[in-house]
Amino acid sequence: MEWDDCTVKASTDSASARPTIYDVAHRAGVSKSLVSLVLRGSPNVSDPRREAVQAAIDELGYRPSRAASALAANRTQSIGLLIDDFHNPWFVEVLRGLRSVLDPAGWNISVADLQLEALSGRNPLDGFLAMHVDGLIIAAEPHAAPPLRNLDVPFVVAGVRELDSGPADVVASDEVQGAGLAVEHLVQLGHRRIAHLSGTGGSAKARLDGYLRSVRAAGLEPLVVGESGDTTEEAGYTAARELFSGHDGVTAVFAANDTMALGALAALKEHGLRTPEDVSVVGYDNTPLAESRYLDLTSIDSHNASIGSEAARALLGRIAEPSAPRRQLLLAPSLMARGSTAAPPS
Amino acid sequence: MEWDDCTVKASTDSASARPTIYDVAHRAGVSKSLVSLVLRGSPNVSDPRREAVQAAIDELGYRPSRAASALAANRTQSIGLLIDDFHNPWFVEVLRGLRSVLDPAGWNISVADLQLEALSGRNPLDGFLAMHVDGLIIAAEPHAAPPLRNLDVPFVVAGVRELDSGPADVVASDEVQGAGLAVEHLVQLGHRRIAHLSGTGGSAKARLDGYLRSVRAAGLEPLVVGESGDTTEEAGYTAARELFSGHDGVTAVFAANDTMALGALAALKEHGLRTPEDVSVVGYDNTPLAESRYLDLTSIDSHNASIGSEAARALLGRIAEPSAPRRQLLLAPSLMARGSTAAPPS
DNA sequence: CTGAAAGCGCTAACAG
DNA sequence: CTGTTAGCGCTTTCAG
Repeated sequence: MEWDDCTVKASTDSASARPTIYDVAHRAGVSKSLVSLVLRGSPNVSDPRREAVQAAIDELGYRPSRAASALAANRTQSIGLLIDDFHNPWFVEVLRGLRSVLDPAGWNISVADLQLEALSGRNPLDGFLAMHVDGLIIAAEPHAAPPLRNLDVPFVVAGVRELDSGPADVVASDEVQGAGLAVEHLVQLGHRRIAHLSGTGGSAKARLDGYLRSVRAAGLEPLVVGESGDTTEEAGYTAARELFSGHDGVTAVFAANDTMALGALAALKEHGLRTPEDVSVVGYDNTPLAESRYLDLTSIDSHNASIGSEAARALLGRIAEPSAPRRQLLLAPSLMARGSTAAPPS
Repeated sequence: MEWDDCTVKASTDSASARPTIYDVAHRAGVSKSLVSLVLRGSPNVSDPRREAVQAAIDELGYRPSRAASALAANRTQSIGLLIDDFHNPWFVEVLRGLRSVLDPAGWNISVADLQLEALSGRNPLDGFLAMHVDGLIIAAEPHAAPPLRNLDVPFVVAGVRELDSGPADVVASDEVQGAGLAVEHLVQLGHRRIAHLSGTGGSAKARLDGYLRSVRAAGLEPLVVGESGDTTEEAGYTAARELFSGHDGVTAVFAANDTMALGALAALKEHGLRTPEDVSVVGYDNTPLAESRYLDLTSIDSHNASIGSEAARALLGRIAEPSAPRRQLLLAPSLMARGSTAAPPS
């Protein structure tokens, strides 16, 4: 992609002072108020005037000052996105979804992650509150996030279901259903001994629920390991190793996420078991990891971009109507079948 | 980690209006200017006064308005970080490094990625310029970034060497040296036929240079594939497949990055070759991928956190002294030896 | 539809 | 060391 200079409008020949709304008005031969109206796309401006103003804006390379408009309007037209960890790339799609609805409306998004924020020792929302965001998207496990109870800025929780805290707008994936998809896929392939690698946290819990429900619905015996551990690769490795040391006859493993599935793959390799010939493996989240040709991991996709766009719409709605009733939206996930699953050995 | 309410200071019982510097001054029995001085940590304030002001700030839950101070001071105390792609996690360590020096000084950092920014069709720096950042860290390949030539805001290029464009402050890793470490590691293990998976882009080029230099220094014959392709997993796969279909006798592969190395692993697996017994593989970047127990990939670490902190210092320096001579800083990388490398088959 | 006037909350000279 | 005085660039009534 090529970026030409027209939009950057670097240091002009004249003095370095950035043009103000005043300069634009002067050049267009109108008053500052009119420029302000054009900027905000008011319909009450005649076409010739509008064009004159736009021309002046372009010629001057005018760029409205966010600071000034925030101060005057008492709103920043910006929202904050709080995520768990920049290393966990699920937020990228969420952000893309957010932007697809927020960008056209002229909103600014800033992102903070709990891991990095924790270094500073401040409340992770401090930065957002200092910059006076008009709204917040919380895309982190509520238990890890700061208390949201009596926050006076509109917010919506995205991606994770707020299990414990007070009522909030929530846009999330139906993870119980997603886990069901994984189990049903394995059942249809002919597996009868399907183990689940679980862990702590709201998502893991929902996925466990879905696993239990579907396994029982299929008339099978559940087998869960690692329920009280992390959801890291290491935890997946440990849990899977335990699985294949003790319980025999397991032909399929459903991991609470792709990272744990990676750990399971390591354990299988160590035990001399092949994937998918000996043991099928299913992950969750459909990360780039799963898509990788080397891993080629069957996984569940939560459609994070949709979660983002719906969350944006929900937030805009709440900002416009702070007292509207809370809404919770659950989106249906889908299965991405890949090479890590196959029929069990006969 | 527990966040208590003290810093959030949600809607107080009184009216919802946020306290201003004026309220603080009134409560502390001083003038607004004094409060402003305390805020900025001026030494010219008597201790009792300072404490009174601080107490008022705490009691009121006062939080200075960034918009107002930006407007009045004509600087935002914020810098922008431009990265290639949120999916490429190398920026996380850079950001950590940046924050380690910028946070204590009260700076705000906002991050934008070229991929997402491209969706909007705007110049990726537009958002930063609109919010009037005081400085910019460019952590993206210069050819992909918008033109920096006559940008009137101080910036430093981090992580990649600006090969083509004008003079700029640069803080980067010595990738030529890093590639040398990889090759020397393989040579010491006894490898004689060491192939390199390359690709386009400044980093890939530097790594290729380092490879060529070291291979020749060891008296070996260079063997490079994929030089004009991507640096993706798919490209690594294709290049490695070509390698093991045609050229025989290759016992070690040095990929331009970990992702390409992953592609190489897929190709090796397909050819029935084991890692490291038959073929050793070295990546670059020391991503979480490489650390993974399943992949356990020997890789080169660029010490990105140091790049971040040095870049921050460089930027602060340039902001303070815009006409200082340009400086380029190259940091030494190191080798992370793991299980994907071993002596060649005898 | 358009122009004038009054700040938003803070900083940065100054003069006390 | 402290208080006063002007704005920063924009939005928003409110009259023309």
